[in-house]
Amino acid sequence: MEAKKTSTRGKILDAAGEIFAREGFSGATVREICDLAGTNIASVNYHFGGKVGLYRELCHSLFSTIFDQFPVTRDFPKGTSPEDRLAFFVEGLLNRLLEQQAGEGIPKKSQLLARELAAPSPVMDSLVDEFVRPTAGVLFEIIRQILGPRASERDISHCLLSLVGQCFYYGMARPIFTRLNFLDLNEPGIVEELARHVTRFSLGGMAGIRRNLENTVAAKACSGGKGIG
Amino acid sequence: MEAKKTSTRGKILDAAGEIFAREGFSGATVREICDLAGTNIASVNYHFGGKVGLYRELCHSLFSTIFDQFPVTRDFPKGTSPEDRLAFFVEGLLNRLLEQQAGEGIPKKSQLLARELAAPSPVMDSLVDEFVRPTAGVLFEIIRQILGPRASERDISHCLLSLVGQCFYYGMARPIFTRLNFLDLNEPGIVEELARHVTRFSLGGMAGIRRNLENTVAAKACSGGKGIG
DNA sequence: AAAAATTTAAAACATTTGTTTGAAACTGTC
DNA sequence: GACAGTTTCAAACAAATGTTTTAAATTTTT
Repeated sequence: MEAKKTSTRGKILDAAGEIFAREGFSGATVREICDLAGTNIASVNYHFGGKVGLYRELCHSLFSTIFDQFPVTRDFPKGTSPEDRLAFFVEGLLNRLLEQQAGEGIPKKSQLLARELAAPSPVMDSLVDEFVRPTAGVLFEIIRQILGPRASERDISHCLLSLVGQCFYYGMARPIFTRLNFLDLNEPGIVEELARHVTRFSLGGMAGIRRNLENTVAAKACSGGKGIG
Repeated sequence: MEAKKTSTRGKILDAAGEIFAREGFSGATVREICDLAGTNIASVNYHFGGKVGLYRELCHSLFSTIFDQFPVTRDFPKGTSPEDRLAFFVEGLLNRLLEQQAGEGIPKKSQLLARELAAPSPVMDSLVDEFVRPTAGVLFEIIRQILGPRASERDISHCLLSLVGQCFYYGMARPIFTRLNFLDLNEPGIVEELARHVTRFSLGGMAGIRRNLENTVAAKACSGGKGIG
């Protein structure tokens, strides 16, 4: 099921990942976690100082593990196109969010991230600072290059959110589109397929935005054009 | 703050919307809800049969209200282009998800939807059947037309999720990109702006997909297309 | 106005919750 | 092998939770 930690601490962390992902912070109980971990009820308080301490440490350990495992950038050869960097970024991000696990119906730990997103706990602030902000910065620069010099920061932000949104949705909305029979995320190779799609879709999207920028700039003298009627 | 219902039932529903959105189902307590509603603790059980009964009724009332208020399709004139239908759909969907409310830092009720998405409760099954599936069906057909006859169901699904993902992300990830100073969803007219962006971005994305389809079809003699199985 | 039904209210109930306690078991060191 | 430090364990604790109860108040019906 997991990394099969042998220490009590590790066993608790593993179990906590599963329970917190399935039940949420409030819904999870330390008894349930200790049950699954096969440890005593007092162990959580002994090793983590309490429920929130466990949750905090779990989140950090989870994030840093996943972020280390799947980078979104690397030392590209000089002159690598922003499109190629984007493709690499998307695959990394999707891997982080989908994080294939062995289990079948087992709620993935990325659901824990999804929960944090939908219902931010105090833990989130440090997570955003430590993990999300740097990642977003990388993507921001890539998109800036793709959109070209006419793009405002707002344009870049929009496109960034469009791209990240697609990736997150695959990670978060599994319960929904599983019910709708749209996609089975358990197929092998699905992450790469989705990465290709998201990259292609987003490049097309940004091409559309860029085209629009050039048009509106060209004809901006008079009317603030919508261009999309 | 709300519709200011005067009946006890209404007051409870209003308060429940606020508390459940802020605390989640497990985190919310009936005492807190009744406190805010100014009713007796027993009233939840009397009127709704219990906490889950209240939650279920709240979700249904919330969804049907919002879905009625913001349609995603209408009687278009014969021959309306799928692109125009898409633009209308996107604006409707974004309105549903962003659902501007007066309050400032007040957790929006769309957060409740976001929570359901990230952490589906038993309530979700009926919600998906009643509300989500029909909506998805509409979008599916629009996208099918835009992508053209070469698109497989899987292609359509991918694009559908790409589009819906963008919209959902705006609704769900507010806590994150607020922290990142990417976007302020409280600006007036922001929904229309985002709708324009998402529409343009997605049309560009689908154009890219379509282009790719035509290319690969042209040279598909050997490698087998996957379809949707 | 009387009676019946509905709604509200305060208190109590049985569970469950996170946490603490204090002793037992274990680990490594001299 | 004894000892100090660490870890585990069963039990208990106080607080909080959803729910029930029983009676009073209110509304509706006759």
